[in-house]
Amino acid sequence: MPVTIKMIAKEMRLAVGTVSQGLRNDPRIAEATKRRVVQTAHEMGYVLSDFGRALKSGKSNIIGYFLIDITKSFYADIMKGIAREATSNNYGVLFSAPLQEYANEIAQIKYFEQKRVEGIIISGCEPETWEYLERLNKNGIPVIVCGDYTKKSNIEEVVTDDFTGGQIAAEHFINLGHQKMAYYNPEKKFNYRLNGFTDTVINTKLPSPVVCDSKDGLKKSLSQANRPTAIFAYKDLDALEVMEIANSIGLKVPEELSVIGYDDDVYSAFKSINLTTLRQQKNEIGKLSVVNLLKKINGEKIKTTLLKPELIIRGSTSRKGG
Amino acid sequence: MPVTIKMIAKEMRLAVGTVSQGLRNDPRIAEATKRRVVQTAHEMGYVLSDFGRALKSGKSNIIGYFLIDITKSFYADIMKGIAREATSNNYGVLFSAPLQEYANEIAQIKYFEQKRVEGIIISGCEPETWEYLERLNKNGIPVIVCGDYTKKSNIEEVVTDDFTGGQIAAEHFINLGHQKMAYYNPEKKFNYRLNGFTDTVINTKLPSPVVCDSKDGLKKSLSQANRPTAIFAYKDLDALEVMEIANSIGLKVPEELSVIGYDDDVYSAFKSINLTTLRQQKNEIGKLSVVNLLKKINGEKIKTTLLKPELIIRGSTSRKGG
DNA sequence: CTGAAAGCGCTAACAT
DNA sequence: ATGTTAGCGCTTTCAG
Repeated sequence: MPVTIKMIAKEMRLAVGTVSQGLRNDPRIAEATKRRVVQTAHEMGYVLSDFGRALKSGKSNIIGYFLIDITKSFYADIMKGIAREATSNNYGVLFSAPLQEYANEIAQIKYFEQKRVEGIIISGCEPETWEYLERLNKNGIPVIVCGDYTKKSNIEEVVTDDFTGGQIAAEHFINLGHQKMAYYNPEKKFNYRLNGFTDTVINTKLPSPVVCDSKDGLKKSLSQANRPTAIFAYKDLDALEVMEIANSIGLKVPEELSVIGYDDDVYSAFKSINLTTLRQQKNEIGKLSVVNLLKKINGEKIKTTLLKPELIIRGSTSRKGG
Repeated sequence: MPVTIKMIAKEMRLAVGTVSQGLRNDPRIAEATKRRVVQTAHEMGYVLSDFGRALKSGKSNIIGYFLIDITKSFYADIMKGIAREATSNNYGVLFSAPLQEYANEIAQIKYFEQKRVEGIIISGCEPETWEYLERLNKNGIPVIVCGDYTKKSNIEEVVTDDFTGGQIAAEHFINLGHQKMAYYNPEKKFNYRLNGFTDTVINTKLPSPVVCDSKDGLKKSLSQANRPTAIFAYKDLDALEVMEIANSIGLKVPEELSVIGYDDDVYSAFKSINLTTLRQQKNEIGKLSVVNLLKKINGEKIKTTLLKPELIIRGSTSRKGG
């Protein structure tokens, strides 16, 4: 079992209080005594226990990170950002990857409460879990939504500015001379990418983009005479699907069809894929989630933070007609 | 601030001990009282604090996971396995992603000690950190090496059976009639894949595989008249590099060159990549790391666990000569 | 400059 | 059947 200050005190024939203060460099303790205390503690292999301190102070110095689907590589960088920023603020990150079941998620959050986390960062959850989270956020533990939202709520978010992302995609297509465009989102997940995209297209007096929400719909749309010449996909994986379908019906990318993805996953940079895409500031999303959460923990008011995506131009887009 | 049993006791005019026992369904408390206690606790929004309990029991119910490079998608699945297995054993996972600096890593581990984690799972660290870890593992906190090792040590591992992986790759090539083979590992990282590969090739009386540890070396080797017709790459990303180089010098994959990767990253299944590769049981690696760590925490002896990789045959390998 | 003691939330042994 | 109390490791206040 671990060495305690009590043991050190006994060993040195000092009072526990003196040892405690000595270790924390309290000015009221004589320099010589401090040195001896620190020295002895080191020799005995003492490591401060956060239990005692946390119990006393009421501060656990832990935040919880709740991530519903860690498989998406998107979150790997976010996690790194979270872990590093938390660490550099002397906070620990308690990690949880619940199964996508309501009961499971609530159990996880309760577990966080048991551990007395000071705040929770959440990346996705079942809709039913929101009610619990919002209550928690209101009277108790601050919550920040990170990376993506399942549902709009009054909880502050740190997310990519999807509306701007949609605008940027549309502008790129428009600059390349495209007129007939489409949007592909087989997950049917609500987001602002479509809004930004459509708004920009319409404001330029071009025909409203076709919205495809299934593989079949996309295929059908691409096979028509009056087919779109540019497609904005919900995410990189969807963009790959678009390219495969285009390939299967004999459409060359980018000569006959321009494609833009979203996320800039690792593989998108491969020469054989070479996808033009909107890169999200993943690491920064994680970092700012922590920054905002800590502010919230300290009682500061914060706002939802939107991070601009960046257009990475590669080989899947070109001037209309090649 | 959170509701405590003390508050509940005051509210109900009961003793704290009674409330504590009532909540934990102690048989000595009357059923009626128990119900009232549970009911009141619920109404007051009570959540048990692990501080008190941990302080009393000396058990934190937390393990630490130390992951040096979370960007590799390889670890995303491992983390999921770890988090889920830990959760189902009522353990929390304190996550850390230190920068690759010796001092930083030690600081992180000390932080784990402060939080009184009961065990540590580690995926990669600087060589200098090993000494500290081994000491910790010996007299104090159990450690498990997960997914990969930086250095061989006396700490038990949960890793893929790389030797067998190398054998499987060699056998596949041999079955396809290949005779001249090569191994490509630009990271120059030591591992048993090469051993298993080479052993099998030599035992079949075929010429020992050429080992390439740089892009240039690989290119040179592939340009010779007596070039290898099959290459085993250290990981999928390296296999992609092999394919790109092959392409750049006009060698068709798989007709003129067979390639096997390692890991089965997401993109390897893409039609445009279609890489034959050795899949690691990532989720299982995470899960068993926790299982073994908990055993170690409970004082059981455990052994290094090797998980068999599985050959996923796709389109990057074919019979010699097409 | 250092010691003593109370208290953070909880549990368990003992007392009523 | 319930109450009382001591103590887990630490900080802090107050005495000496």
